[in-house]
Amino acid sequence: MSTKERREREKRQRREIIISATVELLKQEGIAGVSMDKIAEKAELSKGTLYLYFKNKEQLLSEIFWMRLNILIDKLQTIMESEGEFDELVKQVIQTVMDYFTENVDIFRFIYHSLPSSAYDFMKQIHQTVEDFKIRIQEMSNKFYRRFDEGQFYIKTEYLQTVLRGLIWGFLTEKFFGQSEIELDSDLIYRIFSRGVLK
Amino acid sequence: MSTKERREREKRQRREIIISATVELLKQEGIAGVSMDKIAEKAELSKGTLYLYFKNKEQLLSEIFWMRLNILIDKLQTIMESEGEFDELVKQVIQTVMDYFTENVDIFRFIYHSLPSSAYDFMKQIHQTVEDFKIRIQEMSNKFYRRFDEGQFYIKTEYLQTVLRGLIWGFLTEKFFGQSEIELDSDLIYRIFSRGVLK
Amino acid sequence: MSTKERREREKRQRREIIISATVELLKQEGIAGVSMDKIAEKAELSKGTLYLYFKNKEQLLSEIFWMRLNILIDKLQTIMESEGEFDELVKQVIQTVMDYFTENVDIFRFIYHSLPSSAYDFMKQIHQTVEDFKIRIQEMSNKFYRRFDEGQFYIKTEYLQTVLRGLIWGFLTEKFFGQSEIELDSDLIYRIFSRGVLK
Amino acid sequence: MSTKERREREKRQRREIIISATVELLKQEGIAGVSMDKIAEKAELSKGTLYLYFKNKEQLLSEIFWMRLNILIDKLQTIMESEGEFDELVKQVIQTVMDYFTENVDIFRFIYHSLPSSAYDFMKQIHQTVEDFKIRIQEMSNKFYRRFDEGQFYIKTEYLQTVLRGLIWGFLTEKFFGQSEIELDSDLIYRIFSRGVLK
DNA sequence: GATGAATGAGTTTTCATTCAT
DNA sequence: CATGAATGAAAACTCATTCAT
Repeated sequence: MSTKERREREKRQRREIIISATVELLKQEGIAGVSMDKIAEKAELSKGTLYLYFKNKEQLLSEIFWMRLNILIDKLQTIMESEGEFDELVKQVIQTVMDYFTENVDIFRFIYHSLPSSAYDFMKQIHQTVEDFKIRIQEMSNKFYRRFDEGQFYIKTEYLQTVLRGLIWGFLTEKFFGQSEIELDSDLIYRIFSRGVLK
Repeated sequence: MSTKERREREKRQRREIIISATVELLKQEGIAGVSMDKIAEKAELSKGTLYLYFKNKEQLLSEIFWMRLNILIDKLQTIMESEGEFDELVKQVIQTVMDYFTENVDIFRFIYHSLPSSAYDFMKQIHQTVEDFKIRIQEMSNKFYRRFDEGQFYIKTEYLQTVLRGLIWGFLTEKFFGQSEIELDSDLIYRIFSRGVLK
Repeated sequence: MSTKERREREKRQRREIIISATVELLKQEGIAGVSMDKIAEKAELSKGTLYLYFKNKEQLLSEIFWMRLNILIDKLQTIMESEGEFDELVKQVIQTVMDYFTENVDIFRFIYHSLPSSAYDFMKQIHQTVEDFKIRIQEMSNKFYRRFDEGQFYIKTEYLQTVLRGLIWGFLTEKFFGQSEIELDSDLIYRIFSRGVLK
Repeated sequence: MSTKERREREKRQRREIIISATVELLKQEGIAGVSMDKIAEKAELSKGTLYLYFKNKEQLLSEIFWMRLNILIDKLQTIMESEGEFDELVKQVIQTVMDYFTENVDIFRFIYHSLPSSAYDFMKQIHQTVEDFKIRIQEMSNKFYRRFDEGQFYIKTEYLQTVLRGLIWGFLTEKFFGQSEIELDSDLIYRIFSRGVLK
């Protein structure tokens, strides 16, 4: 059965190659710059081969997005469901998100910009994937914040994630696309956040 | 010379018509949904005519972005250069930015999305436009924040705009693309901001 | 307005060129052999141009089929609604149908071949066009045969067209695709038909 | 030598499996709906294996057509070479043909539409197969009709099969693809035929 | 100046056939 | 022998840009 096993392995590897090539392209060029031609060229495979592994472009992309987004979901879930003080856990969340998006800038770019528009008609599935991701994160966050005494917050619990998300996004944006040299300091961000929202 | 003058006027009007049509399309469909065909149709002009007034699609779009971004720049400049207390001015900034992006959601979507990449090769100019905008805002903001006693801030002056931008972005994103019903309350945002960054 | 008129005329001519090229291809290669590339090449136009005149391949083909089928419908209608003895009119029908299909062999080939099958999924409109044609012919024929005294027919009135269609089809098939030299003699066919179905 | 024999037998069985799968597909989807992928899947064999047993798609299909057409040839030959009165034999022919095509609608659809054209370049062999079939039928028919006294026919002997083929085709077409409910009554068809062609 | 028809390179997808294992 | 992964040519369709009138 070793032949079969080898085949299986090779198949998985080939999938990986396609996925890697696509991710690389996504990181370099953003979602609008990805074509099946470019993927095939980068993966050093024929265009036809891509369709052996993925039903169509949309499925390829949405699988990749889903896969990559799940990595962040898993990490955040682990933190948010673990024991610990508010400050410690929030700092971990900040650090995790920043590390993740440092590694996956293209997702950072795409993620809050995937809107149902005629331009994305041909990517309904991808849009759905991102939408599911956001809802998932929202649910996790809501549950997380509700673990703590509501009375200590200066603003409504639901707004907490809006504020933290905004702060992290601000620093990441400054870091990646801004002019000034900035360091991503989760302690600092946590301090601003906590002073802003805690009584 | 009145013929010449009329010509000039008509020329300017024609430009305006093209620009209006494009802006309308941008608001409706986002940047990816804009084609020269659609612009021509909406402007009730021929496609060829567009190329008499604008060298190519990119120049048309980048001029429009620049024009529209300048509206925000002007408003912010007026506020930031006017007399007034820190809290009053910052609240005005928050309110202005939120009003502006509520009116121009397509710009909000595009603005931090425009990156130098081969995918945007055909949009280098637009990217440059947005980049210029960001620098301009940064300069204005830096100058503005330096008007106030550095000692009162809990963080480096340069970071202030990063924090405020993030907060505003967070609330706008939640409002436009989020699940939860949220109101854009500039007072609330100011309070979070000031508690977070003021000693 | 002469420029505009000329434009209109040229546009109509170009449409004609596309249609002629397509019809020629259809006659040469049958419907399965027609591709947009071949049409463009034959019409000495670019592929893109075809899409200025016809929304897509299906629309182009179904318009052509409809146009050409209507020619036969009109001819038959004229005959079937005109005054005259049974024998005279039926002979005219036979002659007309044979002349028409001699000129339009590809339609003869396609016409009873257009079936709702997965292979023709991408041609639903064409199939519909042919289906409409058949129904139209059937209605006309039924009405025509009912004009005559039912008592003189040896078989049910509804079957008359089945028999005549079969006879004509048989001779046409023999002529076009058969081995033996055969002449399309409408008198002979009428005699066989009338002997077969008249008391 | 029993190994060799077993091999031979297995080989023959494998061929059978491929053929059955293809025939099933042909009946379900028509010739245009048959792909090597689908055949391989239905036969539960690999695509490569198909090419061990058949040089290419065309050869596979033409062999299948030939095989299936021979079934009809054999049946007709048996009838046409048997003793019997004209009416009895012709009725048997009619019934046989109708039964056969009721069972093999895909062949009925394809058979008189396979023409030598560039569209069928990749099917030259299939076309040849069908052509051979037609010639074979023609020869048999001619021989059959010549057994009877030429004087009793109202038309040339060679035309008899043209007429009968047309009549049968007309009724089958009406039955399979027409609007009206029709029954395939070989007696009726024979009566129309005989009245039409016999003195 | 204005027009709008024409272009052609680019996009996604399918499928008969080949070939290393 | 059998496999099935890989190929690549071909298909339909889009859209920024050009150019004769």
